Amino acid sequence: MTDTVNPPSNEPTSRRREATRRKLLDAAAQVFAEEGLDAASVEAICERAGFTRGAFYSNFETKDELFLELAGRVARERVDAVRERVAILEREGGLHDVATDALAIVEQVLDVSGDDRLAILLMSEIRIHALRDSRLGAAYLAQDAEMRASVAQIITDIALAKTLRFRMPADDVARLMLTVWESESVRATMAGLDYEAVCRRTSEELARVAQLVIEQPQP
Amino acid sequence: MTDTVNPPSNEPTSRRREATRRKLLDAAAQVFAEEGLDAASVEAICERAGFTRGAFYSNFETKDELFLELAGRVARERVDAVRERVAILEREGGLHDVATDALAIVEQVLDVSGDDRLAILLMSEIRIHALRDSRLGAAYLAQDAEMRASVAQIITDIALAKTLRFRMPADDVARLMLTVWESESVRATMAGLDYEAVCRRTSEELARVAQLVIEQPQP
DNA sequence: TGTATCGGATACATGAGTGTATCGTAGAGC
DNA sequence: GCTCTACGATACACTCATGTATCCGATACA
Repeated sequence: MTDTVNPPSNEPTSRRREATRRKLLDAAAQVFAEEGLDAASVEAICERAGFTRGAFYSNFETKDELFLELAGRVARERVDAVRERVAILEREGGLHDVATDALAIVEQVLDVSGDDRLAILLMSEIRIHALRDSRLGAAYLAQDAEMRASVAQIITDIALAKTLRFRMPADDVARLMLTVWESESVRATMAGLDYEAVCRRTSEELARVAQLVIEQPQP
Repeated sequence: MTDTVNPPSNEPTSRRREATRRKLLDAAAQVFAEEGLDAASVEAICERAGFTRGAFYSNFETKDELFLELAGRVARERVDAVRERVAILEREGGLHDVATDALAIVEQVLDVSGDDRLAILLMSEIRIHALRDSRLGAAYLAQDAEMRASVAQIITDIALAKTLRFRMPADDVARLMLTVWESESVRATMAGLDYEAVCRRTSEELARVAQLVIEQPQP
């Protein structure tokens, strides 16, 4: 999906240049999260990155281009993080040592998105622009699908290891989990909770959904 | 909740003035949905409303003030729409004539939010600013809670009429329904579906949740 | 050590949006 | 029908962001 957003640029870039780009992207992530794409000035981004606008225009065409690239990076990072966790779980040989509770699933999913407040804001910012820009929209949906697939994988693994049964296909369970996770963390953030509390509340809500989704053995 | 956003203004306003304000608000709703709060210029709003900026500044202090008022109006309208439906359902004396399917619940909820693409965009726009502005955030959450309460009411009514049992409290069911509704309609809109298709897809997803939430009679 | 090149800083021109001060007019009240 | 005023239009001054053109310094290489 990311290639939808970032056509692989083959220009040989120096190490220094690469570092500058990274710093600018990092700074932009913060500023975009805090103020939003439109309200964020190029100036503000450069200031935070420790450069002047000259550096910016030497590295990016426009603010939009940078945003696009940032969105791609964020998507890649999230998906990679989830994938890595899946790999770890599988390498651990079938999750023998996870907690015995349905909550284990929840925590697995939650851990994956080890986000902070800013990350939640940034994702929301990307989301609304994805709603208006079809190119970004496609990328966003693709990332969403990949995440879902990976989470579904985890869920399947855990279910196998613990011989659980679900009331719907793993993919639907994953969708539901991710949906609830996103909207609940947004609501909790909105309520002004600190990040720890956000996690706690989201976790509780996810636990409820897990309870719902897992087929309870009928005595 | 709306009074959090709109302290009741007691100034006697002329009918003409009221109409102007309404036109400006309507226009702003469109422009905000299309471009977002920050990208929307006061000029663009006025142009769409058929006024010049003079009219704007005669009626509102700033663009932000207008946005706040608009957010309040939208919240009020949504809640009222749901409430009205609840009232109708209750007046109809216990839903004797609804379809016999679990989907009935879904449709009840869905019908309520007779939104179009622009409304979805506008709600998303309000949402992200609610994430950054605590005042807006409180209002947003309050509206969310009211919606949930009303939907829970509907759900309870339907459940009674059809002697259904749920796997979780009605309030949690309502939360889940609304969450899925919002995020699914956003995803569908993002995919570029027309409004009818958005509704269809959202409806399907909600049906799945309903299936999940309703306690199936064990044969 | 000299020089060429790349990357970033600085300075400046331009455009857009904002808010205010002032003006003109429609319509209510008498 | 006249007047007065509230409402909205117009014009203008100001700010601020953008993007470009130019300049400067460091690093690589001869």
